[in-house]
Amino acid sequence: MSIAKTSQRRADMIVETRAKLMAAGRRAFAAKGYAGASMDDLTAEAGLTRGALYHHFGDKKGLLAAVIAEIDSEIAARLRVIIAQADTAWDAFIDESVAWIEMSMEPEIRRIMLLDGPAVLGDPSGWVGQTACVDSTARSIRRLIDEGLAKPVDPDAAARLVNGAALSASLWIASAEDPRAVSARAIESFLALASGLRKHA
Amino acid sequence: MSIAKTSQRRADMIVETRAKLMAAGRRAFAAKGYAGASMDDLTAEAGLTRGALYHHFGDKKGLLAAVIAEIDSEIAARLRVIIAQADTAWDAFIDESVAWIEMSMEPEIRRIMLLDGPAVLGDPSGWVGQTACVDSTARSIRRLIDEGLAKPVDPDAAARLVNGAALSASLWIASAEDPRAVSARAIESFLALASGLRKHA
DNA sequence: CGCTTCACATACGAAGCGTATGCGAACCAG
DNA sequence: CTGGTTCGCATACGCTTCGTATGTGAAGCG
Repeated sequence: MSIAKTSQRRADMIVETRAKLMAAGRRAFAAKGYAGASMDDLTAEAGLTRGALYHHFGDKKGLLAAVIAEIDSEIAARLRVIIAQADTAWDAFIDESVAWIEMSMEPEIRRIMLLDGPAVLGDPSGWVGQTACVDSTARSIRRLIDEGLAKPVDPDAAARLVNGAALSASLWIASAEDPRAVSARAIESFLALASGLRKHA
Repeated sequence: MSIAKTSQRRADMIVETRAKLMAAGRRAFAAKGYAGASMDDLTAEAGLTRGALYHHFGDKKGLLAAVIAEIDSEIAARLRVIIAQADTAWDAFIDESVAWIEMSMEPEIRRIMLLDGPAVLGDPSGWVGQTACVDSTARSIRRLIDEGLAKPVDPDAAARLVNGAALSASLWIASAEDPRAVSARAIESFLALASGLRKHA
Protein backbone atom coordinates (compact mmCIF):
# COMPACT_ATOMS: atom_id res chain seq x y z
CA MET A 1 0.00 0.00 0.00
CA SER A 2 2.28 2.69 1.36
CA ILE A 3 1.94 5.62 -0.95
CA ALA A 4 -0.12 3.70 -3.43
CA LYS A 5 -3.33 5.47 -4.43
CA THR A 6 -2.50 8.70 -2.67
CA SER A 7 -4.23 10.32 -5.57
CA GLN A 8 -7.91 9.62 -5.56
CA ARG A 9 -9.51 8.10 -8.56
CA ARG A 10 -11.15 10.28 -11.14
CA ALA A 11 -14.64 9.25 -10.10
CA ASP A 12 -13.94 10.00 -6.47
CA MET A 13 -12.84 13.51 -7.26
CA ILE A 14 -15.94 14.06 -9.29
CA VAL A 15 -18.33 13.08 -6.55
CA GLU A 16 -16.34 15.20 -4.15
CA THR A 17 -16.62 18.20 -6.44
CA ARG A 18 -20.34 17.65 -6.85
CA ALA A 19 -20.74 17.32 -3.12
CA LYS A 20 -18.84 20.54 -2.47
CA LEU A 21 -20.93 22.42 -4.98
CA MET A 22 -24.18 21.07 -3.60
CA ALA A 23 -23.18 21.87 -0.04
CA ALA A 24 -22.26 25.42 -1.02
CA GLY A 25 -25.50 25.67 -2.97
CA ARG A 26 -27.57 24.54 -0.01
CA ARG A 27 -25.94 27.10 2.23
CA ALA A 28 -26.29 29.94 -0.27
CA PHE A 29 -29.87 29.13 -1.29
CA ALA A 30 -30.94 28.72 2.31
CA ALA A 31 -29.29 31.93 3.41
CA LYS A 32 -30.06 34.28 0.52
CA GLY A 33 -32.74 32.52 -1.47
CA TYR A 34 -32.37 31.28 -5.00
CA ALA A 35 -32.48 34.66 -6.71
CA GLY A 36 -30.16 36.28 -4.20
CA ALA A 37 -27.49 33.62 -4.39
CA SER A 38 -24.66 34.43 -6.79
CA MET A 39 -23.10 31.52 -8.60
CA ASP A 40 -19.72 33.23 -8.57
CA ASP A 41 -19.91 33.55 -4.82
CA LEU A 42 -21.09 30.07 -4.01
CA THR A 43 -18.65 28.35 -6.32
CA ALA A 44 -15.80 30.43 -4.89
CA GLU A 45 -16.88 29.39 -1.42
CA ALA A 46 -16.52 25.81 -2.57
CA GLY A 47 -13.03 26.59 -3.90
CA LEU A 48 -14.17 26.29 -7.52
CA THR A 49 -15.52 28.42 -10.34
CA ARG A 50 -18.74 28.62 -12.31
CA GLY A 51 -17.13 26.41 -14.92
CA ALA A 52 -17.40 23.41 -12.62
CA LEU A 53 -20.99 24.18 -11.80
CA TYR A 54 -22.09 24.45 -15.41
CA HIS A 55 -20.19 21.30 -16.25
CA HIS A 56 -21.96 19.22 -13.61
CA PHE A 57 -25.39 20.76 -13.31
CA GLY A 58 -26.02 22.51 -16.61
CA ASP A 59 -27.30 25.72 -15.12
CA LYS A 60 -28.42 27.37 -11.92
CA LYS A 61 -31.77 25.61 -11.95
CA GLY A 62 -29.95 22.30 -12.31
CA LEU A 63 -28.08 22.89 -9.08
CA LEU A 64 -31.30 23.80 -7.32
CA ALA A 65 -32.97 20.65 -8.58
CA ALA A 66 -30.08 18.54 -7.34
CA VAL A 67 -30.13 20.22 -3.95
CA ILE A 68 -33.87 19.71 -3.66
CA ALA A 69 -33.57 16.05 -4.59
CA GLU A 70 -30.98 15.63 -1.87
CA ILE A 71 -33.06 17.36 0.77
CA ASP A 72 -36.08 15.38 -0.31
CA SER A 73 -34.35 12.06 0.16
CA GLU A 74 -33.18 13.14 3.60
CA ILE A 75 -36.74 14.01 4.51
CA ALA A 76 -37.92 10.65 3.25
CA ALA A 77 -35.38 8.88 5.44
CA ARG A 78 -36.46 10.83 8.51
CA LEU A 79 -40.10 10.06 7.82
CA ARG A 80 -39.36 6.36 7.48
CA VAL A 81 -37.91 6.35 10.97
CA ILE A 82 -40.98 8.10 12.38
CA ILE A 83 -43.32 5.65 10.72
CA ALA A 84 -41.38 2.62 11.86
CA GLN A 85 -41.65 3.74 15.47
CA ALA A 86 -45.42 4.07 15.47
CA ASP A 87 -47.63 1.40 17.01
CA THR A 88 -50.60 1.54 14.66
CA ALA A 89 -51.15 2.56 11.08
CA TRP A 90 -53.21 5.50 12.21
CA ASP A 91 -50.51 6.65 14.60
CA ALA A 92 -47.97 6.34 11.83
CA PHE A 93 -50.05 8.58 9.63
CA ILE A 94 -50.53 11.20 12.31
CA ASP A 95 -46.95 11.12 13.56
CA GLU A 96 -45.65 11.41 10.05
CA SER A 97 -47.85 14.39 9.30
CA VAL A 98 -46.93 16.20 12.48
CA ALA A 99 -43.27 15.51 11.81
CA TRP A 100 -43.70 16.99 8.37
CA ILE A 101 -45.28 20.10 9.84
CA GLU A 102 -42.30 20.49 12.12
CA MET A 103 -39.75 19.77 9.43
CA SER A 104 -41.15 22.35 7.08
CA MET A 105 -40.41 24.94 9.71
CA GLU A 106 -36.70 24.33 9.31
CA PRO A 107 -35.28 27.32 7.43
CA GLU A 108 -33.44 25.28 4.83
CA ILE A 109 -36.45 23.17 3.90
CA ARG A 110 -38.77 26.12 4.05
CA ARG A 111 -36.72 28.46 1.90
CA ILE A 112 -35.40 26.00 -0.67
CA MET A 113 -38.09 23.36 -1.05
CA LEU A 114 -41.24 25.24 -0.18
CA LEU A 115 -40.66 28.79 -1.36
CA ASP A 116 -38.04 28.85 -4.12
CA GLY A 117 -38.48 25.33 -5.43
CA PRO A 118 -42.01 25.69 -6.76
CA ALA A 119 -41.34 29.17 -8.13
CA VAL A 120 -38.24 28.19 -10.07
CA LEU A 121 -38.92 24.59 -11.03
CA GLY A 122 -42.68 24.79 -11.38
CA ASP A 123 -44.99 23.28 -8.84
CA PRO A 124 -43.89 20.13 -7.11
CA SER A 125 -46.33 17.85 -8.89
CA GLY A 126 -43.93 17.79 -11.78
CA TRP A 127 -40.85 16.84 -9.81
CA VAL A 128 -41.08 13.19 -10.67
CA GLY A 129 -39.76 11.07 -7.85
CA GLN A 130 -38.73 14.11 -5.91
CA THR A 131 -41.73 14.27 -3.67
CA ALA A 132 -40.84 11.74 -1.05
CA CYS A 133 -43.01 13.31 1.57
CA VAL A 134 -46.16 13.17 -0.50
CA ASP A 135 -45.37 9.64 -1.60
CA SER A 136 -44.85 8.61 1.96
CA THR A 137 -48.14 10.12 3.05
CA ALA A 138 -49.91 8.41 0.18
CA ARG A 139 -48.50 5.06 1.26
CA SER A 140 -49.68 5.64 4.82
CA ILE A 141 -53.16 6.50 3.66
CA ARG A 142 -53.30 3.51 1.36
CA ARG A 143 -52.39 1.34 4.30
CA LEU A 144 -55.15 2.87 6.39
CA ILE A 145 -57.69 2.19 3.68
CA ASP A 146 -56.48 -1.39 3.29
CA GLU A 147 -56.88 -1.94 7.00
CA GLY A 148 -60.37 -0.47 6.88
CA LEU A 149 -59.43 2.44 9.11
CA ALA A 150 -59.93 5.20 6.58
CA LYS A 151 -62.64 6.12 4.13
CA PRO A 152 -61.97 4.83 0.60
CA VAL A 153 -60.75 8.13 -0.81
CA ASP A 154 -58.09 8.44 -3.47
CA PRO A 155 -54.81 8.04 -1.57
CA ASP A 156 -52.82 10.33 -3.82
CA ALA A 157 -55.39 13.08 -3.69
CA ALA A 158 -55.73 12.82 0.07
CA ALA A 159 -51.97 12.80 0.49
CA ARG A 160 -51.64 16.02 -1.48
CA LEU A 161 -54.32 17.67 0.61
CA VAL A 162 -52.83 16.53 3.87
CA ASN A 163 -49.35 17.64 2.88
CA GLY A 164 -50.62 20.95 1.64
CA ALA A 165 -52.45 21.56 4.88
CA ALA A 166 -49.36 20.69 6.86
CA LEU A 167 -47.19 22.86 4.68
CA SER A 168 -49.45 25.84 5.01
CA ALA A 169 -49.55 25.34 8.75
CA SER A 170 -45.79 25.35 9.04
CA LEU A 171 -45.33 28.44 6.93
CA TRP A 172 -47.79 30.13 9.24
CA ILE A 173 -46.11 28.84 12.37
CA ALA A 174 -42.65 29.80 11.21
CA SER A 175 -43.61 33.41 10.71
CA ALA A 176 -45.54 33.71 13.96
CA GLU A 177 -44.26 35.65 16.92
CA ASP A 178 -44.84 32.73 19.29
CA PRO A 179 -44.19 29.57 17.26
CA ARG A 180 -44.74 27.19 20.18
CA ALA A 181 -48.25 28.38 20.95
CA VAL A 182 -49.25 28.70 17.32
CA SER A 183 -47.84 25.27 16.61
CA ALA A 184 -50.02 23.70 19.25
CA ARG A 185 -53.15 25.29 17.80
CA ALA A 186 -52.20 24.24 14.29
CA ILE A 187 -51.64 20.65 15.30
CA GLU A 188 -54.92 20.55 17.19
CA SER A 189 -56.73 21.76 14.09
CA PHE A 190 -54.82 19.32 11.97
CA LEU A 191 -55.92 16.40 14.12
CA ALA A 192 -59.51 17.53 13.76
CA LEU A 193 -59.19 17.71 9.99
CA ALA A 194 -57.41 14.40 9.75
CA SER A 195 -60.17 12.71 11.70
CA GLY A 196 -62.34 13.40 8.70
CA LEU A 197 -60.52 10.62 6.93
CA ARG A 198 -61.43 7.99 9.54
CA LYS A 199 -63.97 5.42 8.58
CA HIS A 200 -67.08 5.89 10.71
CA ALA A 201 -65.93 8.10 13.52
CA MET B 1 -68.39 70.88 -23.07
CA SER B 2 -66.95 70.77 -26.56
CA ILE B 3 -63.24 70.50 -26.15
CA ALA B 4 -63.30 71.35 -22.47
CA LYS B 5 -61.34 68.99 -20.26
CA THR B 6 -59.72 67.19 -23.12
CA SER B 7 -56.72 67.09 -20.83
CA GLN B 8 -57.31 65.00 -17.75
CA ARG B 9 -56.41 66.24 -14.32
CA ARG B 10 -53.04 65.39 -12.79
CA ALA B 11 -54.45 62.91 -10.31
CA ASP B 12 -56.42 61.16 -13.00
CA MET B 13 -53.35 60.70 -15.11
CA ILE B 14 -51.50 59.26 -12.15
CA VAL B 15 -54.08 56.59 -11.42
CA GLU B 16 -54.21 55.81 -15.11
CA THR B 17 -50.44 55.41 -15.24
CA ARG B 18 -50.50 53.16 -12.20
CA ALA B 19 -53.31 51.13 -13.70
CA LYS B 20 -51.45 50.70 -16.98
CA LEU B 21 -48.31 49.58 -15.19
CA MET B 22 -50.19 47.14 -13.01
CA ALA B 23 -52.06 45.70 -15.97
CA ALA B 24 -48.83 45.23 -17.90
CA GLY B 25 -47.23 43.75 -14.79
CA ARG B 26 -50.04 41.24 -14.36
CA ARG B 27 -49.75 40.13 -17.94
CA ALA B 28 -45.96 39.87 -17.85
CA PHE B 29 -45.77 38.14 -14.47
CA ALA B 30 -48.52 35.70 -15.41
CA ALA B 31 -46.96 34.90 -18.77
CA LYS B 32 -43.26 34.73 -17.93
CA GLY B 33 -43.10 34.57 -14.16
CA TYR B 34 -41.61 37.22 -11.92
CA ALA B 35 -37.98 36.46 -12.67
CA GLY B 36 -38.55 36.15 -16.40
CA ALA B 37 -40.44 39.40 -16.75
CA SER B 38 -38.26 42.30 -17.86
CA MET B 39 -39.17 45.71 -16.50
CA ASP B 40 -38.02 47.35 -19.70
CA ASP B 41 -40.37 45.17 -21.69
CA LEU B 42 -43.41 45.46 -19.50
CA THR B 43 -43.16 49.21 -19.10
CA ALA B 44 -42.69 49.61 -22.84
CA GLU B 45 -45.79 47.53 -23.39
CA ALA B 46 -47.62 50.02 -21.21
CA GLY B 47 -46.23 52.89 -23.29
CA LEU B 48 -43.94 54.01 -20.48
CA THR B 49 -40.41 53.45 -19.20
CA ARG B 50 -38.81 52.05 -16.07
CA GLY B 51 -38.68 55.57 -14.70
CA ALA B 52 -42.43 55.60 -14.17
CA LEU B 53 -42.36 52.21 -12.51
CA TYR B 54 -39.66 53.14 -10.04
CA HIS B 55 -41.41 56.41 -9.30
CA HIS B 56 -44.69 54.72 -8.39
CA PHE B 57 -43.71 51.36 -6.97
CA GLY B 58 -40.16 51.78 -5.72
CA ASP B 59 -38.82 48.59 -7.24
CA LYS B 60 -39.81 45.40 -9.00
CA LYS B 61 -41.01 43.78 -5.78
CA GLY B 62 -43.19 46.80 -5.15
CA LEU B 63 -45.01 46.24 -8.42
CA LEU B 64 -45.48 42.57 -7.61
CA ALA B 65 -46.88 43.43 -4.19
CA ALA B 66 -49.34 45.87 -5.76
CA VAL B 67 -50.43 43.33 -8.36
CA ILE B 68 -50.92 40.68 -5.69
CA ALA B 69 -52.97 43.03 -3.53
CA GLU B 70 -55.19 43.74 -6.50
CA ILE B 71 -55.69 40.07 -7.36
CA ASP B 72 -56.32 39.28 -3.73
CA SER B 73 -59.10 41.81 -3.47
CA GLU B 74 -60.67 40.42 -6.61
CA ILE B 75 -60.59 36.96 -5.12
CA ALA B 76 -62.16 38.23 -1.94
CA ALA B 77 -65.01 39.78 -3.91
CA ARG B 78 -65.64 36.56 -5.79
CA LEU B 79 -65.66 34.55 -2.58
CA ARG B 80 -68.17 36.94 -1.01
CA VAL B 81 -70.57 36.24 -3.84
CA ILE B 82 -70.20 32.49 -3.40
CA ILE B 83 -70.81 32.70 0.32
CA ALA B 84 -73.85 34.90 -0.05
CA GLN B 85 -75.47 32.38 -2.36
CA ALA B 86 -75.15 29.43 0.02
CA ASP B 87 -78.11 28.22 2.05
CA THR B 88 -76.35 27.15 5.23
CA ALA B 89 -73.15 28.10 7.01
CA TRP B 90 -71.72 24.68 6.27
CA ASP B 91 -72.56 24.97 2.59
CA ALA B 92 -70.97 28.38 2.52
CA PHE B 93 -67.78 26.95 3.95
CA ILE B 94 -67.66 24.07 1.50
CA ASP B 95 -68.65 26.12 -1.54
CA GLU B 96 -66.07 28.72 -0.70
CA SER B 97 -63.34 26.14 -0.33
CA VAL B 98 -64.21 24.40 -3.57
CA ALA B 99 -64.33 27.75 -5.33
CA TRP B 100 -60.88 28.51 -3.97
CA ILE B 101 -59.58 25.21 -5.28
CA GLU B 102 -60.90 26.06 -8.70
CA MET B 103 -59.66 29.64 -8.63
CA SER B 104 -56.14 28.64 -7.77
CA MET B 105 -56.08 26.69 -10.98
CA GLU B 106 -56.35 29.91 -12.96
CA PRO B 107 -52.89 30.56 -14.46
CA GLU B 108 -52.67 34.15 -13.29
CA ILE B 109 -53.52 33.36 -9.67
CA ARG B 110 -51.37 30.26 -9.69
CA ARG B 111 -48.25 31.80 -11.14
CA ILE B 112 -48.35 35.19 -9.44
CA MET B 113 -49.95 34.58 -6.07
CA LEU B 114 -49.10 31.00 -5.34
CA LEU B 115 -45.71 30.42 -6.91
CA ASP B 116 -43.84 33.72 -7.27
CA GLY B 117 -45.52 35.66 -4.49
CA PRO B 118 -44.27 33.57 -1.58
CA ALA B 119 -40.80 33.19 -3.09
CA VAL B 120 -40.28 36.90 -3.69
CA LEU B 121 -42.24 38.52 -0.88
CA GLY B 122 -41.77 35.86 1.78
CA ASP B 123 -44.52 33.53 2.79
CA PRO B 124 -48.05 34.86 2.71
CA SER B 125 -48.49 34.98 6.45
CA GLY B 126 -46.62 38.23 6.40
CA TRP B 127 -48.73 39.93 3.75
CA VAL B 128 -50.83 41.81 6.24
CA GLY B 129 -54.33 42.32 4.94
CA GLN B 130 -53.42 40.69 1.65
CA THR B 131 -54.75 37.31 2.45
CA ALA B 132 -58.41 37.77 1.76
CA CYS B 133 -59.00 34.12 1.04
CA VAL B 134 -57.63 32.90 4.33
CA ASP B 135 -59.48 35.62 6.19
CA SER B 136 -62.67 34.65 4.46
CA THR B 137 -62.24 31.01 5.35
CA ALA B 138 -61.52 31.92 8.94
CA ARG B 139 -64.75 33.90 9.12
CA SER B 140 -66.70 30.98 7.72
CA ILE B 141 -65.22 28.61 10.28
CA ARG B 142 -65.86 31.02 13.12
CA ARG B 143 -69.46 31.16 12.03
CA LEU B 144 -69.68 27.37 12.01
CA ILE B 145 -68.31 27.20 15.53
CA ASP B 146 -70.69 29.88 16.74
CA GLU B 147 -73.60 27.94 15.32
CA GLY B 148 -72.38 24.78 16.99
CA LEU B 149 -71.76 23.02 13.70
CA ALA B 150 -68.01 22.71 13.98
CA LYS B 151 -65.60 21.57 16.65
CA PRO B 152 -64.17 24.43 18.70
CA VAL B 153 -60.83 24.57 16.95
CA ASP B 154 -58.83 27.73 16.42
CA PRO B 155 -60.50 29.35 13.38
CA ASP B 156 -57.32 30.95 12.07
CA ALA B 157 -55.35 27.76 12.33
CA ALA B 158 -58.08 25.72 10.69
CA ALA B 159 -58.45 28.29 7.93
CA ARG B 160 -54.76 28.07 7.12
CA LEU B 161 -54.91 24.31 6.96
CA VAL B 162 -57.99 24.26 4.81
CA ASN B 163 -56.58 26.83 2.43
CA GLY B 164 -53.29 25.04 2.24
CA ALA B 165 -55.00 21.78 1.44
CA ALA B 166 -57.05 23.44 -1.25
CA LEU B 167 -54.02 25.18 -2.66
CA SER B 168 -52.01 22.01 -2.83
CA ALA B 169 -54.91 20.27 -4.50
CA SER B 170 -55.17 22.87 -7.20
CA LEU B 171 -51.47 22.90 -7.96
CA TRP B 172 -51.75 19.17 -8.38
CA ILE B 173 -54.84 19.38 -10.53
CA ALA B 174 -53.44 22.10 -12.73
CA SER B 175 -50.43 20.02 -13.68
CA ALA B 176 -52.36 16.82 -14.24
CA GLU B 177 -52.97 15.36 -17.66
CA ASP B 178 -56.71 15.02 -17.05
CA PRO B 179 -57.66 17.97 -14.80
CA ARG B 180 -61.36 17.13 -14.77
CA ALA B 181 -60.96 13.64 -13.38
CA VAL B 182 -58.25 14.62 -10.93
CA SER B 183 -60.31 17.55 -9.79
CA ALA B 184 -63.21 15.28 -8.90
CA ARG B 185 -60.99 13.01 -6.82
CA ALA B 186 -59.40 15.97 -5.08
CA ILE B 187 -62.74 17.49 -4.16
CA GLU B 188 -64.01 14.16 -2.88
CA SER B 189 -61.00 13.87 -0.62
CA PHE B 190 -61.38 17.45 0.44
CA LEU B 191 -64.95 16.85 1.53
CA ALA B 192 -63.81 13.88 3.58
CA LEU B 193 -61.11 15.93 5.27
CA ALA B 194 -63.42 18.86 5.88
CA SER B 195 -65.94 16.58 7.56
CA GLY B 196 -63.35 16.22 10.29
CA LEU B 197 -64.25 19.70 11.42
CA ARG B 198 -67.92 18.87 11.97
CA LYS B 199 -69.11 18.60 15.52
CA HIS B 200 -70.14 15.03 16.23
CA ALA B 201 -70.19 13.45 12.82
C1' DC C 1 4.66 8.05 -26.56
C1' DG C 2 1.21 10.71 -28.98
C1' DC C 3 -3.73 11.25 -29.15
C1' DT C 4 -8.11 11.70 -27.06
C1' DT C 5 -11.13 12.68 -23.27
C1' DC C 6 -12.81 15.21 -19.76
C1' DA C 7 -12.99 18.04 -15.53
C1' DC C 8 -12.59 22.50 -14.70
C1' DA C 9 -10.90 27.55 -15.43
C1' DT C 10 -10.88 31.80 -18.05
C1' DA C 11 -12.83 35.20 -21.12
C1' DC C 12 -16.52 37.44 -23.35
C1' DG C 13 -21.07 39.24 -24.49
C1' DA C 14 -25.69 40.32 -23.19
C1' DA C 15 -29.33 41.41 -20.13
C1' DG C 16 -31.36 43.31 -16.34
C1' DC C 17 -31.74 46.11 -12.10
C1' DG C 18 -31.27 50.31 -9.45
C1' DT C 19 -29.86 55.15 -9.22
C1' DA C 20 -28.64 59.60 -10.53
C1' DT C 21 -29.83 63.09 -13.46
C1' DG C 22 -32.55 65.70 -16.91
C1' DC C 23 -36.81 67.73 -18.77
C1' DG C 24 -41.26 69.64 -19.40
C1' DA C 25 -45.75 70.58 -17.85
C1' DA C 26 -48.79 71.77 -14.08
C1' DC C 27 -49.48 74.49 -9.77
C1' DC C 28 -48.35 78.95 -6.95
C1' DA C 29 -46.84 83.66 -5.41
C1' DG C 30 -46.75 88.25 -6.47
C1' DC D 1 -48.80 87.53 -16.63
C1' DT D 2 -44.32 85.71 -15.00
C1' DG D 3 -40.74 83.54 -12.55
C1' DG D 4 -40.00 79.73 -9.54
C1' DT D 5 -41.07 75.29 -7.51
C1' DT D 6 -43.02 70.72 -7.64
C1' DC D 7 -43.44 66.43 -9.58
C1' DG D 8 -44.48 62.83 -12.97
C1' DC D 9 -41.81 60.54 -15.97
C1' DA D 10 -37.75 59.74 -19.37
C1' DT D 11 -32.84 59.18 -20.28
C1' DA D 12 -28.22 57.69 -19.14
C1' DC D 13 -24.91 55.17 -16.56
C1' DG D 14 -22.63 51.58 -13.76
C1' DC D 15 -22.73 47.35 -11.60
C1' DT D 16 -23.98 42.68 -11.03
C1' DT D 17 -25.03 38.28 -12.87
C1' DC D 18 -26.01 34.70 -16.02
C1' DG D 19 -24.80 31.59 -19.98
C1' DT D 20 -21.56 30.24 -23.50
C1' DA D 21 -17.53 29.74 -26.00
C1' DT D 22 -12.96 28.71 -25.59
C1' DG D 23 -8.63 27.29 -23.35
C1' DT D 24 -5.71 24.01 -20.47
C1' DG D 25 -3.63 20.44 -18.13
C1' DA D 26 -3.89 15.92 -16.31
C1' DA D 27 -5.59 11.15 -16.60
C1' DG D 28 -6.54 7.22 -19.59
C1' DC D 29 -5.63 4.27 -23.89
C1' DG D 30 -3.61 2.23 -27.97
